[in-house]
Amino acid sequence: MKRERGERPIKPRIPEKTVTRLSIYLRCVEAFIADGMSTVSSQQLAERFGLNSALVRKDLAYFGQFGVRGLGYYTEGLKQNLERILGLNQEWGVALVGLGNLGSALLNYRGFQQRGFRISVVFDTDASKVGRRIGSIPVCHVEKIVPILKRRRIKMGIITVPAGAAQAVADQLVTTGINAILNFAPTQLTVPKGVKVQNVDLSVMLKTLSFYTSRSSRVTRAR
Amino acid sequence: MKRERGERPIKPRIPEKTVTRLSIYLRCVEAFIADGMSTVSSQQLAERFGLNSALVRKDLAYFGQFGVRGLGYYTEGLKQNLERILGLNQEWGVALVGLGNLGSALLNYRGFQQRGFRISVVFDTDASKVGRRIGSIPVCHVEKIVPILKRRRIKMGIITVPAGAAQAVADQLVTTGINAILNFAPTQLTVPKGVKVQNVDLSVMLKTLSFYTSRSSRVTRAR
DNA sequence: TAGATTGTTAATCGATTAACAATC
DNA sequence: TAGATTGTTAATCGATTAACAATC
Repeated sequence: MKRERGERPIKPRIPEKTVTRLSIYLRCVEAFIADGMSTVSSQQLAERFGLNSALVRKDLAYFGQFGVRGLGYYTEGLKQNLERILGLNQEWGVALVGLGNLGSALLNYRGFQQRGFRISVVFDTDASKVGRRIGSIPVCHVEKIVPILKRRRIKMGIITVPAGAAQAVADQLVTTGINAILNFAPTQLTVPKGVKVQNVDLSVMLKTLSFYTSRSSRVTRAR
Repeated sequence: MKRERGERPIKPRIPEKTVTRLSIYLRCVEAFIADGMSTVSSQQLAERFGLNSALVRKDLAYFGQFGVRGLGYYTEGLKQNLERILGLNQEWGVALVGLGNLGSALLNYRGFQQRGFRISVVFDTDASKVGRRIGSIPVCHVEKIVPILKRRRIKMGIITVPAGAAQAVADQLVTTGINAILNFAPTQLTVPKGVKVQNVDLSVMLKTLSFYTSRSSRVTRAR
């Protein structure tokens, strides 16, 4: 990224696919560290997922020059850089909305806590659940989302309510100034531009699998 | 798709993104049917997700000429075509491997049954779970995957075991001739070419959200 | 027939890959 | 120094969009 003296640095838009791959590189670097390697090349990183090494270098180069020519990347340094870039060097308070089967499973999911994601409040509409505590986490009524979240510094929400209720919940979360939503409801959420939504649509994924399954059965039969 | 007499029809490779969108079009068409509409245009479909109408037409045109010029698509006909294309006009037997929190949640998840996905056998290694039945669904030991699945016509598997065990489970599923795997373990599975894997990597998704959250906090602070 | 909308080709855009000078 | 590997530019590839003839 060469530029003349006095020019502003150009901030290139970072493709979402790059961000997704950063997490994967991080996981991979951690594996290399566990194997006792102190450096790793873009080629070695790429091989683990069938990616191109130039892509790995390009992805990393969006954020700085982390490598050493002729040597590769120091695993420890790369790990720390990736954690910093991904915002994993801090704790995130998370609100979970919807304490059904899926919500309960996520609440118990170790993967969250491990990476500094703390579900610190849960919301539901079911009177038999509201008012209880799960461990130290209070279960509150969905109507209280705005007042409760305004008092806390929570920037991420997880939606595990039925499709019909999801948009209303998202609207409330947005009102409280949340930045990111992980949405498990099978519906397209409409949110303002600054809010990032990740959809985990099991129903769409299953249909995609169904497509490929019926295709390969068809091919098999045809032979 | 014009071609000379006698030429073979060219089967274009269908982009995975197209397949994903088909499921979304189906959901949308169902909503339009519920609203009592008998036809729908590519423009109307596109608007619901901020897509381009040409993309909708192109996606559908991979599979045939379903539309009527000047009119649009008959909602009922399109629904049936999409269901046929996606293989949703039949039941799929599904094997679930891993009866932890997430596995249990999926087992209870209504969305599966609704679309003809029947989890008909569950596998785990935990001696306290193996041998039990959940409703009519038997819980068997993971060691029995190959003999049990060989006797049944199961073409899809869901993996909800820890990352370390996932590849071994995938290998076993592949041995039984499975076509598609929905993988919740945070690890890259290696499978033969004919097998389709959909990864649902919660850990990667959370990290992506964390990236955007910390970015927008940074931007906010900078102002 | 006039208006609308498809199916499809050509243009555009964005992401991936190849290639290579810089440099450890 | 010679070999290796980065960071980056240019070429390629694939997906999206614009445009429009075909046609209901």
